[in-house]
Amino acid sequence: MLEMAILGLLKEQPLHGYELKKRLGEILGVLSGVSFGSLYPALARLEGTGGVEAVAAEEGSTTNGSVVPERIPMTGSLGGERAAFRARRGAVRGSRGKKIYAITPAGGRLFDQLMTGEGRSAQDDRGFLVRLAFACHMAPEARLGLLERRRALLVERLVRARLGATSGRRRLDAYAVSLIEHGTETTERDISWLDRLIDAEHATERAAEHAAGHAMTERDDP
Amino acid sequence: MLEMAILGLLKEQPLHGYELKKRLGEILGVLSGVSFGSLYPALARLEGTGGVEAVAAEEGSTTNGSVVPERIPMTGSLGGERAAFRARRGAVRGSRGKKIYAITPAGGRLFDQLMTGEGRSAQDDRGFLVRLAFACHMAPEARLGLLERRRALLVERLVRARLGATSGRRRLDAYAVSLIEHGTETTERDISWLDRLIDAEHATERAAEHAAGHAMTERDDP
DNA sequence: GTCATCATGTAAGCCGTTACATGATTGC
DNA sequence: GCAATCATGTAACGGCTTACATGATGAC
Repeated sequence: MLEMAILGLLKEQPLHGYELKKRLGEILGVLSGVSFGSLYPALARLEGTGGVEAVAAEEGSTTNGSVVPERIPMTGSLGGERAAFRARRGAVRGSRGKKIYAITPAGGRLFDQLMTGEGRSAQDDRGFLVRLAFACHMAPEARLGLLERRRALLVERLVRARLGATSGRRRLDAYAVSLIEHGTETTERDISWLDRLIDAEHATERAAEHAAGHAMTERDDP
Repeated sequence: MLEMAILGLLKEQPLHGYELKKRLGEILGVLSGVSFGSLYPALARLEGTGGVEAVAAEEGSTTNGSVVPERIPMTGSLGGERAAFRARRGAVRGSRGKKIYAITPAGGRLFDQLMTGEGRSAQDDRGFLVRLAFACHMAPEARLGLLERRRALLVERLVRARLGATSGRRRLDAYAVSLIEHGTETTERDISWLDRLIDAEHATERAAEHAAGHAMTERDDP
């Protein structure tokens, strides 16, 4: 879960823990509450597994909180000598004792595995949200599968709620009723949102097929 | 959290663990996923604390899954002799080895404390939902406070999201954008839902004051 | 008599939190 | 030099999940 999010963010660019936490809060309102107490151990775990590695820092022009515009190049940006020196020093550390992490090929594979895996958190609300946040890194079929599985789950929830409403519902107080009604409406909205995403996905797919057809057969129909 | 929900359900009527789990799933879509592995220990904890107690079962006409219509009377429904016998037997058990729990006065106080308490889970999404589900058992002021604190929290989230959108937002992919937009809309809807609940609350309060005014001063203004 | 369901419980473990401890850098 | 912030980590603990173990009851 957290590891998935970390890998997803590092896929875009190498970052250090503190910045990672900020972005986690920004992009995913979902898991805005991640604390250092879980973030750093997660990073350490990933480093132990070989999913991420500490890389030499290339400080951008802005040392304060604002965004570094240019992408920090992957490992190897500094000469091997300096990197070796830093390694001898115990760990690769940046300006303020920062430890900047980058994703490794193994980490990429782990990421794919976590994103695709059906395991427990896949049908968790937060699990879906985090996966969607990094859906751009998924294979199109996997992405479509994610969306459709989620849709199916929400529909099932809705059916279950309706069943509960019709069958032996004990008379509930106004608060419980309002809660259930609002929940149902929210689920309905979520489903139509997913429908829009799924439609967009199919459209993209068709466009890609069409383009491929053009390229392969060199047909010509404007 | 779970204990709060258990106490809330038991406030309505004594139940055994298995049934408790079913109702938890029905009423609160939120924590439909509670498992026996957490439910039974929670009940045991509550029994240890004295928040709930096992009571003698009064089997309704329906032994299957359907709802027992009449409220099961509180402890003391069976003669002291039989209760004592059952107690000697080790524990109070019903027909299928069921252990039916009822809330005690101490449990009622614990419930109030948990519902009112600001502690950690109060600003948790699920925490709010569960509290609202049992809001009918709260004092009107506490209930209003709950709703208004929740509203403030959502408004702050919204502001934070808007700030993030205007300031140095790195260009996000379509999925992240859609996720954030949908999240924002959902938060807005949640806020207006809360507004309706808060309005209703004020209306009730005014009505109560008005009625009290009538009763106390015997004034007459139609 | 045996199978599905109802019913209660235990054990191991995951994932996350809070609180605490530490140190580097910058601004005043 | 002192405070605020940036930055990394550790320790203790909480709550909930999965998987497992057990037994009663009713349907067929």
